[in-house]
Amino acid sequence: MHADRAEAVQVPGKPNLDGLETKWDAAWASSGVYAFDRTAPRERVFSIDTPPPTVSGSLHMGSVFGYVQTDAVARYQRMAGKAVFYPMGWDDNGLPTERRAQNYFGVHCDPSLPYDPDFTPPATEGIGADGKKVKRTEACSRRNFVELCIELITADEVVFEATWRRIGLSVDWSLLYQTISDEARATSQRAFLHNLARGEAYQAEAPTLWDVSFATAVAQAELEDRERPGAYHRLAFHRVDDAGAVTGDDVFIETTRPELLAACVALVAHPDDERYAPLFGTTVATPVFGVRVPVLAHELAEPDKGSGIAMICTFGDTTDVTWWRELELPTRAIIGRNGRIRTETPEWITAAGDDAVTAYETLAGKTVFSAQEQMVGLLRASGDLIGEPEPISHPVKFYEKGDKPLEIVTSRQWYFRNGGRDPELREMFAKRGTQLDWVPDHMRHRYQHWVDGLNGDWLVSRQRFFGVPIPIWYGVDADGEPDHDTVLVPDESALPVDPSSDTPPGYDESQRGAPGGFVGEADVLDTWATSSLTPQIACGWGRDDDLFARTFPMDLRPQGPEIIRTWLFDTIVRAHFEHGTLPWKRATINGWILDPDRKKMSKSTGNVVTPLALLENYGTDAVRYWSTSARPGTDTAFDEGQIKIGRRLAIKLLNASRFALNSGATDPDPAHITEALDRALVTRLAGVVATATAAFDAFDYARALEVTEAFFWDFCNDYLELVKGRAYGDDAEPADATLSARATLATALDTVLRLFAPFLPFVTEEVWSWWRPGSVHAAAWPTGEPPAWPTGTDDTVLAVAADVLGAIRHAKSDAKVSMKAPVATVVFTDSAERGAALEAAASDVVDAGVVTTLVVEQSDDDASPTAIEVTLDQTD
RNA sequence: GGGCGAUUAGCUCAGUUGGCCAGAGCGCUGCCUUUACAUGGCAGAUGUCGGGGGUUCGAGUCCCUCAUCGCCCACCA
Repeated sequence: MHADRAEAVQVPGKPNLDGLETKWDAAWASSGVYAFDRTAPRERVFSIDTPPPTVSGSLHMGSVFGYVQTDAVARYQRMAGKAVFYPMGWDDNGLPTERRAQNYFGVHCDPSLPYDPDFTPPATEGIGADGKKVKRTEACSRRNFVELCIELITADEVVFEATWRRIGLSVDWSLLYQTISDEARATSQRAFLHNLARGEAYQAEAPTLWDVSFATAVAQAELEDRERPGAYHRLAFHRVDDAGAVTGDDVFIETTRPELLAACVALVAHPDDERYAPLFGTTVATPVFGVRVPVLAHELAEPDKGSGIAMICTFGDTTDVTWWRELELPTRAIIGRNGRIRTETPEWITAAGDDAVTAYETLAGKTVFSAQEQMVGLLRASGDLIGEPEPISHPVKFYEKGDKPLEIVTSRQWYFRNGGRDPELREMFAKRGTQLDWVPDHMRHRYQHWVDGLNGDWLVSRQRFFGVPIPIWYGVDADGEPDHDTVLVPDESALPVDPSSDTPPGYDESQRGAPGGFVGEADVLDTWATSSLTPQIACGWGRDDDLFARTFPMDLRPQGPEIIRTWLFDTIVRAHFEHGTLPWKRATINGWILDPDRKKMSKSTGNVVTPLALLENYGTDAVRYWSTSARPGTDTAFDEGQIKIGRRLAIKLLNASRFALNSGATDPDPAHITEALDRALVTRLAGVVATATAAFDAFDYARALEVTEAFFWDFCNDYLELVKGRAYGDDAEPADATLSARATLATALDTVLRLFAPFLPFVTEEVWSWWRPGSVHAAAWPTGEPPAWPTGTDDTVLAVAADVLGAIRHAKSDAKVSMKAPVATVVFTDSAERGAALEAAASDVVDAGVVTTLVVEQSDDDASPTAIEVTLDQTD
């Protein structure tokens, strides 16, 4: 080994993977290899709209899977010369944090309370007057509540960041953002105000899907169906003659929600349904209450469902809403926002007579469940329940985070236009979907399908507390009533604002709620209304114009398939309104992780594998290997075996590198690569580089990994064995052949480390540090193109040499002898070309196979197959 | 009911624009302590490419159809 290089090369005696994560994470943090170059012009920037994970303190397998795949792409882009803008964000705005703060501090928010700067949360448990332990919870203002939420998550986020650093993401942690930060709230409010000014945000009094336990409105995108038991109840409605008297003829309907009978506004059947055609336009009386309702026709009524005629209530389901709107029916709501039957008797019941009032009063204040029992009792008593309820199982709409079925209530809410009520706008958003590059391409159908199925605008107001406040106030009229048509807006320079504690321009706090004064909007924005602005938040829109110009529209949005309808679509909506562009060029959609039974891993099914133990046991690189083995967008079964393979690969990399470097392979100078076998190896490597590069350019990191890995194992098994002897040359005066082997080993090692760097950042960096300057992650992606490497050869020499070596091993394996066992003769019969190729590597083959005599014969016929006869030396 | 995807060795998966005997790894079997690695190495066996049609000289690959699984959507009285 050259003395001048011996100092530069420091190979540990027995390298291992332990501790590499801690060592290199700290080194990268201090050296700033992943820092974004703010001077880079837009065309050299690659910007990534990272999904901000919900801060929970724990890490899920699915997160590791998706983020690592994106990180591999980010690392490739960086090595390929891009200034990678790769921020991380924490999604700490919203319901999960709100719930945790309530439990942790024992508080709940009352937005009507004034801010108390000295507020301290109560002890969460105390001793009550009766001497028993009680859970304490105390009300506080919204601003106090938000302060407590922020206090809680700030502590959590320190731990969370440490956890995330373990998976080796090459994010620039200095760009970390929080969706509840002042900057994010200001961005969200600014965008809202712009939407308001342009008419893209509006308020409306409308039937709204309502979660009774959270007491908040929910949007179409947050719904999910759950199969629930129910029962068909067959009810008799009574026909009424022109004079208004009950005739004795009955009409039978079937319903799963008899408790809504008091909210019935009409019956409806299909216009072509001959059974009911004579009834259209007539009036019937509801059972028990005797409320007069019309019988109407509408094509949404399905003749073969139930009895073919349905009662319309305000509101039992979304079909009722459609009928109510299209048939211009009155609103007769009986369910309050608390999910109970309204206590005051409605006027249409009062108008129906004393019996109706008496009946209603037995329902008033009951929950939906008890009201149903009571109503069934009433119907049974009046003889209007026909037969017994028939149990069924049917899908019921739920808020995805809720545990009670949704009700539909009428309320004043804020909406963003999204094409759900405007065919032209819908067409525009469909077009945006076609302009986006999708990886994999078929994911575009999911977007298209969602846009096609939109049936209303985006409901963005939420009756929650920890979120971005809707930044407006309403005027209060002379009678002290809020006038929702008088909307007061803040100055943009004042953002973020909280209307419950800040005042609108031109007013002071004494005017809050006073006649002629103002009242703050109590609602907050849906978390998606803020998350849909992650490109604007991360890129510094309205805050740092220079940064924004260098990074927006972004290059990449990586995310899961389940939030195409929410995060992806909503982000496109906001960017379209605000900037008239797509928010990014391309979206990569990752697949699911399935458990071995092919079920999606999720918390609710309890089949989650926690990644932390895997990271501990096998090392981060091993887990990353498994994650990046999965094709983009492809669901993958969790397979611990694959992680073990990753660990083996990382260890192999350590050992092969150690061997190559200890053989003197430190100078990759291509001028020394003169031997045919070596040139063949380099030629093959150039092919691998080309394939891996093309794969990465198509965002197919898995293929890049696959070809690199295949090359590396062949390299270890064949090439390394073949050149072992030659590389161990005389160090004082190395022969050209020795120099050639060493230069080739160095070239291959140098290149393989770069090729693996996006996947196995820790072990590649470790090996790189033994002999190369700087960080492998700041090194250039290999090109493998002339003039750097020798050309004019193909890899036939390597292929033939590997074939012969394989045949020799085969013979030894069959004979059950050591691979060190000597071989008397090898007779190789093949074409002239392959024969010549073997001759060129003859000494290496003879050396590696311990062969005494190697004979090369030319076959008569070029088409005849290769024949390799191996005769073992029997003397010992 | 609609849309999208999947179905290849016991298991997990590759198979790029249709082209010679269909591949990898794991697992399995046998052998080898070989001075980079026993956290190893070498070798071996294993497939009606979900079923059925069709196009083609030729189909795992293209078309039709059926089945199963998964995800998403739907106005679920």
